[in-house]
Amino acid sequence: IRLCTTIVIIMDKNSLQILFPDFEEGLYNEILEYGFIKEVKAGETLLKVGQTIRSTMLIIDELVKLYREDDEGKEFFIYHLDAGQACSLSMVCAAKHETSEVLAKALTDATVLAIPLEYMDQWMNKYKSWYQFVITSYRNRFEELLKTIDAIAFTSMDERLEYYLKKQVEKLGPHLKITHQEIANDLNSSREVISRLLKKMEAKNWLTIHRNSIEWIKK
Amino acid sequence: IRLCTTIVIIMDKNSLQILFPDFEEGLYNEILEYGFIKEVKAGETLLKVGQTIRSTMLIIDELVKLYREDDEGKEFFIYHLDAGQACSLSMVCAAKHETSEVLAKALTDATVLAIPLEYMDQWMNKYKSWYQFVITSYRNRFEELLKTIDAIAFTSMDERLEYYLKKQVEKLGPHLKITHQEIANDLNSSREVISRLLKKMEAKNWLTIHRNSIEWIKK
DNA sequence: TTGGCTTTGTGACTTTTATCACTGTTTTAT
DNA sequence: ATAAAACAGTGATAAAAGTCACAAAGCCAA
Repeated sequence: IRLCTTIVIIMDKNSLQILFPDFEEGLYNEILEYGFIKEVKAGETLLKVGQTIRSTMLIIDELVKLYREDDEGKEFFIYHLDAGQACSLSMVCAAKHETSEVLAKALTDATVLAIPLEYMDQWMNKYKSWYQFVITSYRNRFEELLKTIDAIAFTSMDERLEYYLKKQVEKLGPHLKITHQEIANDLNSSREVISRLLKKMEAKNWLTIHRNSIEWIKK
Repeated sequence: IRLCTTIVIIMDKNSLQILFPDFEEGLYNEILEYGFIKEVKAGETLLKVGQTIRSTMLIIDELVKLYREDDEGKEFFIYHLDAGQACSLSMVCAAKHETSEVLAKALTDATVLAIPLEYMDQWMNKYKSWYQFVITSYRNRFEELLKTIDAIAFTSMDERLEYYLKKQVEKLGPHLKITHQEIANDLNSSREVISRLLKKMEAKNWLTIHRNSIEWIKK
């Protein structure tokens, strides 16, 4: 019942309009009717590799981190999803009736809106704004992937760390609550390497290192 | 005039139907009316980084290689485009009226069909088959990008070389006409490294090395 | 406040990849 | 036919990144 209250509070047309300002009237109504809310606790997994996907996710509240996972369970951070964005990967997979190829994790307690596959398809024809939204999502994610490829194909660990930290700061502010081990996992590196590189950056006055957190100063 | 003849020969409805079997009647006609043929010589660039894109490309004949380029002009191979496929990146960029973010090169003499941006958009509403084609293109390319990320994020040079060679063999057959230097460029590595790894693979009977070519044996 | 857990720092070492320098060997052009 | 260019092989060395082992510091809970 408490959960239900939360749903009602979050999911009125106004809140939707703020997050997705370009949608049509009818689309808001259908989303409210057929979409269902999922609350995810901090650190919890939203989408597992290998999981069959039957709905697409719109991020309503908070930040989600997307990972690529290898056979041994190592996780490689790809990009963030903000509130008001959709998980394009879930669209890709859902449409092909395939299992997930990525791992999505909520950074803090998050709210997502799940749209069952059948509506997602229907709306593509019915609502121009939905069609635009999906296409734009694809395009933006495409670019993110290309940037990620740049980072790992062309640059060394120190540059990648810098790129990674900047991305985090952009989304979360200059005070990053993160351990060296977590960074190492995201970049598929090792803690010692990250610790040493951070030391060097501290020496260059790019940041200050604290226990469990990093304060970004540069620029 | 010779060129003109070629166009006529290639671009009849039948040829289109073979390459794009799911298109609608009207769509074939519009493609024939508004699309224009571009002949590209082997090794020539189809799409430059930074180039403004005003049309999307359908690959009619032969194979195209897509690269990501860094500031210093180093090229990193991403994936192949076959006949019957579209360059999704050109769609992404065209739609956003942005400059290209990738480099496309024809492997051998190739033929592409350029569709001006305005029709590409129009057809999305008008032809369901076109819409399906574009969406499917996006999805497939998305997956290719993820695989590329896997390869560079999780694996070492020897595995990446194996993955690379297998991809080439898949598209071009077991007899690869390629130099060690070219492979090194595609993988953003150096010739010596590639030469040594190839030697090891030869010792394991995965392939035989010839001048200017490699014969893939394994599996 | 004491002991245990987590996080961070650091030296020594290994592995992987890149770079340099030089040698052949094959192909191409004049 | 011969010089030049392109391609490939190889040893030596350097640089980058990962691993191991352990120490120190901060935090927390009984």
